[in-house]
Amino acid sequence: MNLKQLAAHLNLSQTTVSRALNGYPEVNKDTRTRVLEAAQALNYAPNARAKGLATGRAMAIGHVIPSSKQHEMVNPVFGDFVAGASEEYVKAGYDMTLSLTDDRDEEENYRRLKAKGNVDGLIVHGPKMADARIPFLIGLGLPFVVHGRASDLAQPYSWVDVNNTRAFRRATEFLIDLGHQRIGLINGLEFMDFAHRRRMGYDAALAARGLAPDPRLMASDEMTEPYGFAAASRMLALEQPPSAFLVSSLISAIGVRRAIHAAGLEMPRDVSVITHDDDLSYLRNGPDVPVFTATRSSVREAGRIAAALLLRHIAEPGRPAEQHLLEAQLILGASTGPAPLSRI
Amino acid sequence: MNLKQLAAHLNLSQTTVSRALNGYPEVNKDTRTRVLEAAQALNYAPNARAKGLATGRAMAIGHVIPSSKQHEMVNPVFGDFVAGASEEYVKAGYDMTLSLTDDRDEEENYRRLKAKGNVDGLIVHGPKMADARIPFLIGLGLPFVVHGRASDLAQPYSWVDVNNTRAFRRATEFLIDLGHQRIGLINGLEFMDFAHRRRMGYDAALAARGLAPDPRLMASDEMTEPYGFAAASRMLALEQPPSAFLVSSLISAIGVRRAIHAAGLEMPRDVSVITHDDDLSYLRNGPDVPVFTATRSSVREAGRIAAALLLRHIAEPGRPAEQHLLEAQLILGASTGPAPLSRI
DNA sequence: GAATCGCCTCAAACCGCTTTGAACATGTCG
DNA sequence: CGACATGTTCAAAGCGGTTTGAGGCGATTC
Repeated sequence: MNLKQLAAHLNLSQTTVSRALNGYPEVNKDTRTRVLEAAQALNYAPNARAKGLATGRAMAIGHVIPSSKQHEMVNPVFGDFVAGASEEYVKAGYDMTLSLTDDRDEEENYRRLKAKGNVDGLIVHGPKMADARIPFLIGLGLPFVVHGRASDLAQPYSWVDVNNTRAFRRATEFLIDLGHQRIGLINGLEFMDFAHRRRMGYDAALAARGLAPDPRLMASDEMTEPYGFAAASRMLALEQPPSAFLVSSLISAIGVRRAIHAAGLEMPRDVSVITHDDDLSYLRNGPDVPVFTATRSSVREAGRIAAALLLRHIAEPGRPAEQHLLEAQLILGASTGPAPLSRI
Repeated sequence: MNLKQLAAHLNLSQTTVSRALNGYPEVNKDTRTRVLEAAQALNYAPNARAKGLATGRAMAIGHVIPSSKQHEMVNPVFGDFVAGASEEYVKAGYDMTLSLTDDRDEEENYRRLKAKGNVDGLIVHGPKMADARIPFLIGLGLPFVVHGRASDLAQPYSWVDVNNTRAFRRATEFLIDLGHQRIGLINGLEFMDFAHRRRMGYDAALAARGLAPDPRLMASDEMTEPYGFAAASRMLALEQPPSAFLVSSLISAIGVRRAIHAAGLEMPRDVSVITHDDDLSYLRNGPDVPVFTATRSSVREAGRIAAALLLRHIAEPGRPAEQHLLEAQLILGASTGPAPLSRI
């Protein structure tokens, strides 16, 4: 069923039917209801490609997810982010397309995406510290919003991010307040912007309280469970082991907990743990009393906000870049307690 | 840059340029290289909408993910599946579009997807036991492949699934061989087909070995960490607690482990655990010696296979429905051991 | 030298929609 | 009664590609 057939069926011109369906004023009320009813009954829906071709709008947003061969991990955060974004897209009648792309041919990829014309805008995931994609995208002229941000960039661009520095600074200070002096940082890959910022927060807190940073208490890698286990195990085996850990992901924190148990220690009696918690739907950090004390920020909410921002920019092309900084909540769970005297 | 401009730039007709780019034989070799080079240099890429309109093919696959309001969890398996599928799509030049859909208006949704014409086929996720979507989709005439399958359906359709029944039967028998008599099943939602089948495997093993099923040792819910913890805690508090658990997801198994520790027990000394392991990139079950003994099947691989199947069906419309049953490997990890005499 | 054959290339139609500019009733007013 | 709004509908021209059927041209054959 296409417009032509529908028009023929109704003994109307395509023009009139099109106008009736798209809410233009110059259509008789009766005609319009007649058209709408027929469309419903014959379940007609305009061909998106043809419509896009005629209007110049794709009514679709692209999500670009980096996934290189070395770091082929799909960020577990992704599903929830996309679910949040999708809520906004559905409301606005937009579709969502996905491209996993290798870092190497990434620019080529974006250019293609634009030339092919099947998206009106992009959400960029996983920004690195000085991410070359961003100036490139500004030049490309396709509206985009970054989930996260890149540190060293002069030009303005739109992003939605968590205040990672502040969150980790607060968490570190909280541990120090509890008497912890040696705090292990089990971070993500520190060329990723979010991990870099968390590191800065951690560093700042130590410096503010006059504690010397110890490289042996810092780890940085892809945030898997085994990584959390390995890094924590290594640190716990030090001559002066940490009495607390700050972890960048709940999944790694689970590995850290495993390491603590494996070392014959108890959490929080012997070792405290604070983790970042993206509030993922399948990884709830305890429904009532959280298992882990955590810096929590809903990634689903971030998805909603990023999508709304992008849609607004597409609707109003002149609009200046906008930023949205989410504050993580420091929520108290069962994994933190005073530093044990024996381990200070 | 569009075809017209490119053709003008080259002093050729659109036809010739189009043919040169699409590899038709009736183009002079020199002409063709000249065209290809110019296209490269001016980075021309054909407008996907126009191309789709002209050819009738969208060159895109839709993934439909159910996400109702009550069960608003995004399956954590999703990211890896999509990553696997994407590998195939990229090779074949296909794009991927996502729609999260509420169960209620699902049929309407599929119909729309077809009418709008921006996908050539669908991957259906999360099938329930007797999933009404499948007969509906057969009627709709849009090629599709199901990730998983629906139990009670006469008509043939294409799917890719793990042999869930067999995997859980083997796992249960393995536990029985180790001397376990009371085995807790911590399953997913049993109206989901995969969970139903796992349950059947578990039941079958008990029956085969003459063990009586005990409803108090069976739980079914969405597979979160807290659920694993709660269900295992409850069972461990029984008068006759289980000495082993069979868990449907690694995430829930982590909750089970937490429950075991919370009860003051040791794994595997006091309680054994076998879990299903989707081999997710961010949740590796131990790189060398697996933490958990597990029924493992890569969901990423399943994504690859499902995508390849679907693409083949799109390329050869007459092709009969195809099925692909993956066998899960039973891999031995550190979470299983003989049943403790004290607890039999 | 004309006819035939391949090989290339072209103009034009078409895919399904939107949108412009014009046409056609109908009613109102001078 | 003609001029002029007003409200409603239409034919046709794009949007950017693919594809059909026809035509141009040099080489080969008779």
